[in-house]
Amino acid sequence: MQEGKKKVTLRDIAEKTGLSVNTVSRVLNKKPYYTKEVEEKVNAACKELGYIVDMNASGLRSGSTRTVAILYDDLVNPFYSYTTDIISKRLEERGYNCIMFSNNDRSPYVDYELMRNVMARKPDAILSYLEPQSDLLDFIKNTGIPFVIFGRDGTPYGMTGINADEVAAGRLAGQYLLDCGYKTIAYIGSWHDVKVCLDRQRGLQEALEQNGLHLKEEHVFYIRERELAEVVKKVVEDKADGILCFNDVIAFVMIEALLEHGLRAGEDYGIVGFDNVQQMMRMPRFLTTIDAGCRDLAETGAEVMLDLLTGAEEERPPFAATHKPILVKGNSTKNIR
Amino acid sequence: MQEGKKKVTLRDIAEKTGLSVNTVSRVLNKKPYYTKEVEEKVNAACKELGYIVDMNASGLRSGSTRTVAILYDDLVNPFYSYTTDIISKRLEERGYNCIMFSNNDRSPYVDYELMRNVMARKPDAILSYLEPQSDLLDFIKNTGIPFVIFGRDGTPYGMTGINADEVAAGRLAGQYLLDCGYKTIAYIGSWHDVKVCLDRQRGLQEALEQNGLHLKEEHVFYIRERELAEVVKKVVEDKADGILCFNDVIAFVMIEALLEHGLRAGEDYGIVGFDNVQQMMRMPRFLTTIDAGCRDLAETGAEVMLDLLTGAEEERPPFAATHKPILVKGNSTKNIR
DNA sequence: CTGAAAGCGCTTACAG
DNA sequence: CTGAAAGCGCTTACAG
Repeated sequence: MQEGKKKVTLRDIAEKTGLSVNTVSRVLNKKPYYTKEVEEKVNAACKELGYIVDMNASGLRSGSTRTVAILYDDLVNPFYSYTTDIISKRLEERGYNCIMFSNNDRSPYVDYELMRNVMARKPDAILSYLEPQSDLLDFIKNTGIPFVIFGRDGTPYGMTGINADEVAAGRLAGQYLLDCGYKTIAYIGSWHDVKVCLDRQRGLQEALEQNGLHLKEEHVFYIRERELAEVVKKVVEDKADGILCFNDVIAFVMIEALLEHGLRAGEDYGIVGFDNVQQMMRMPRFLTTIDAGCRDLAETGAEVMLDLLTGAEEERPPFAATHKPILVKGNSTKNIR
Repeated sequence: MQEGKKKVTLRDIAEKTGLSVNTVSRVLNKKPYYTKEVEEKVNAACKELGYIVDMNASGLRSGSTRTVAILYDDLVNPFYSYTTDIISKRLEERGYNCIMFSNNDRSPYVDYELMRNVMARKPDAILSYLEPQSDLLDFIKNTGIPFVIFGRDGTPYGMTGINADEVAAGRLAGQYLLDCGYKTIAYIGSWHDVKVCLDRQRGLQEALEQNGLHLKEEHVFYIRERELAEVVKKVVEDKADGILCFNDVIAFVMIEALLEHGLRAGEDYGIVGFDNVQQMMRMPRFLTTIDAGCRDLAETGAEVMLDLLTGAEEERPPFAATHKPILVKGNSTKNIR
């Protein structure tokens, strides 16, 4: 079983066993109609010669590459790496491999260049952490390849999405900041036009409005579009004391940046993130954050992908209906009433 | 450029342009010998029909899939995700995609099952975060596919390795713990037979010996092979006050576990990790750690892979010769003299 | 400079 | 239950 010198093909197995290539293929793919005897002969020959199927050839002929494309922005943020780890392992157990595609920091969207690269690999399905560029929706649908948006609402794109209730999550965080007694609330988003970023912002707004307040436009920042220094300057000047960040990593960046101004999270101001990456990394808890249940989200994602890949028609309630976001208290906020 | 209804093949382009499939292929692959006029005709037709190459077919015929296999253990640890992010983006820029393969928690090694799955995809090269099982070395070499071990020394396997000087890193950490004044030193590794884990341990031992001390066998633990509770119990009982962990994530786990016993890192004991994941995540610095320069390590890894893929014969000094590990001080240690 | 033919290693109809 | 033939979409020799 440890050859590898020359590549062993089905033909070699056929010659060795005296069967046809066809029959060998049928046995290996467990198609019906072959005798026990033939099966054993084939398996023995495969083992002896160290046969390994060529998935490229197989995929070319059969139309199924047993490959899933994962479209991502940034593996560093644990939300991505943690969920990708779970999803890719689940898929691998079932014989699918993941091919990674990034937007290489071009934009927060799936663009045509990205889709070209993806389509060249003929994946059986696509799981995207990126929202699709709106002028690409038809193209994506026309491919006929299942496209699942992970961690974001698919509804506005008419696509399957695996996502938490982001508005509720934003509301929960906002209400908590107000309950703590923070007065001037700011939101630090990522991009001004990414839906999940706006949903959390909307939740925050709703919480403020329920308390007779408003989220001021000048206190909403999109950090991927603006200089960090500029954002910090404004936050400091306006003495924003309750800061909600689109995710934990942005929260960390803000904490560091504000520290340079002598401002300490949990002392001089309260800060809340999203994702609970501390738990993923098994870190001591410091940051107050919203946990949407990323492990379950990833498991659901893997199941939905497998349903699509195998053609199973499972009835699943939307993730957001069964999983409510929870607030995880850390030391980056405190009751200042 | 937004078709996609039926797949467009080279034949369609050939028919459209009145050229042969052959010529079209030659133009697209920029092989010599075609006129400007032909080139423009082909490109126009490709754009109009929305042609996208089928890399599976291309790879089957040409023998090069423009694919790199990444063999990993655990994407959650930022050492993996951070470096994978950099490497995969660099490779993608040059037209290679990464396919992910995990050991699915079977063992810390590349085993035959894993290699079978890898070989079925016919990658042009393999980058492995996992050390190969020793009885698989011949198999791997016989594949003829470049195999690079990332983050670990390849020498004992006779393979290319991209790695820091782990012994020096362990020594640095050990000397620092002693300089702080910690008396009872413990090492929390991952697996007892993973070389990089043992190298850091050896560095620690050397530091102790240079100070006339010894690392006691009973104070060396491999956390993937033992109950956490058991490890913690022993550490608490023996009042180990200087703890070196194989990586930051293990350090975090220990900090949490010891906290349950009322012991606080930086107060009741000192703890040091490896990798500086805090910086990768842009987190406020808390843990004292050893930074081997992971960004440079990843960039070097990408360059080495590209050299192997393109057949370039670059002369590169070993990473460890030019990059010395540095100690990053946090609050998890302090001078207790 | 361009084309007709062969073939990469499989799987899919179709015959027997 | 098994086999001979065709073909997936490309690229590679080889002819012209």
